[in-house]
Amino acid sequence: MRPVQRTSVSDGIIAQIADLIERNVLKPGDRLPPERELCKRFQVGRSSLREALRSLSMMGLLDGRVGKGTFVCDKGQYVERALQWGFLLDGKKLQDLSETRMMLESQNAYLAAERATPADLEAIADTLAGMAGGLADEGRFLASDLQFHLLIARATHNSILYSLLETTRNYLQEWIKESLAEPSLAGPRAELSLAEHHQILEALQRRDAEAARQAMAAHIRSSSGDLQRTSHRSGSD
Amino acid sequence: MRPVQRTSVSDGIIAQIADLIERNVLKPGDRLPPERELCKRFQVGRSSLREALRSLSMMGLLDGRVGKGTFVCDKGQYVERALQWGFLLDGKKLQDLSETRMMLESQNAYLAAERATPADLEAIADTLAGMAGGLADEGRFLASDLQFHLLIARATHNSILYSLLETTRNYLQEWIKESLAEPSLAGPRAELSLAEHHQILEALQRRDAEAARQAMAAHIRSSSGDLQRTSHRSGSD
DNA sequence: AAATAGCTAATGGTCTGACCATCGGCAAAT
DNA sequence: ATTTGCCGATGGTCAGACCATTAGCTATTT
Repeated sequence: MRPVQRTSVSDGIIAQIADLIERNVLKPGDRLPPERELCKRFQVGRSSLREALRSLSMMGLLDGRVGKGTFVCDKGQYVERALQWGFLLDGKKLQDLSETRMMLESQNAYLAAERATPADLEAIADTLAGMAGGLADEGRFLASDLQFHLLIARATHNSILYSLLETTRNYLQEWIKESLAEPSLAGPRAELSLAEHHQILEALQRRDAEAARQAMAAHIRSSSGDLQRTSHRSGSD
Repeated sequence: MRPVQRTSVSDGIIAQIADLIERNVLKPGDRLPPERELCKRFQVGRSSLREALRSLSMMGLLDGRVGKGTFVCDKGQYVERALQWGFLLDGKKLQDLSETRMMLESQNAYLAAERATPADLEAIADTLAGMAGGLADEGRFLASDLQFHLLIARATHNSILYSLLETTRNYLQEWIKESLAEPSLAGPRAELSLAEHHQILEALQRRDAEAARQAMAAHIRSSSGDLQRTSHRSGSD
């Protein structure tokens, strides 16, 4: 004898719907039948059905909008989400996060130099104009800055590396903002940052991966240097 | 005016419980109060509470057992559960993940060479004995292999890098297992792997960060080469 | 006295029906 | 033609009930 297979109702539903999505019977953007009808089809109560739908939403497969219906999300959010949970639980340690970011950014620059398409390079170059035009406008400057780094990550054409960088950036964004908010530093810091971005872009355009990596590393080092000075406020929020 | 903040009840509960676990108020193994009491505490209906608990279970943070209660899982279990939906790892994702792992492993080796304590090095060395003793025992060999890489990550003393590597490793573990299961490759592959581990350890002991990085990169390259060869079987089951 | 069988309470799992908030469309009023 | 108000569909929430499993206690049996 062996233990009998006990499967929960919700898990059965999850498996079925996930299978439909996997086999592309349910395509991204498709709308699922209403919950009450799914109950009839699956022959289950609405609680169980909703627990299943909730789990699938949590995995990034479905998205429910009240009054409109439940829709299949774009595929691919899955792994990234799990990776995010991973260190979401470790607490945000500024030091470790900075180090991780440094590594992600420089390696992404390396890969981007090898793989960026002309369109990628053009989009990256555009952000420099945005930064230059935003030297006096903190919000615009920061947005262009962020865009620059994200576009480089995108140019690696590796969705996981992009996602990881995006997450670490989001965590650090607050500190970056605080750092630039220092009135005494804002001007020189922003101009230095812009110059460093130019160097990185040049390396990318030359397809010089090693130079891109080092330029990016230098850039992060110089900006995280400022970050360290304000990092004592880390545990506050 | 700006859009009013609309937050779902379940999401609120998820956030609260996840926060408790993150802050270690709820420790792994701890038992949560019964659902019916949580309802009273959170002032919500049982449906909403259960949807939240279900989502947290799906993330691998909680585990409900009938008649006994709901318990906080060991951290890291979340991947195993997610592994059931490994189908989302299509060819591109697998490749991206391999690349990410390569980068994490080599950079971790670099940092470990600089920071590993004598105790770290000793623990790493121990796993080599385990691998050597497990050349004929696939399970033991794989366990020691995994331990080797995780201990190096731990030796960086950067919890985020460790967590990221742990996650990617868990995702790839299935394919690594398949790769080693090839009877024609098993023997030579395992011995080669052991030799490469030795080289990495030597570099760590010499505190030669650059050598450690390169040895690790070579090791991953040689093993992921085997992975690519079996990756066409990914969509089958 | 020890072992076993049976009972009971606690607990997660499921079901049902109801009500609410939101959204989209349609008809009436302006 | 535009606005207003209503109504149905839909996801979100709630309350109560019943079921299945588990653990611990009790009484019976050996």
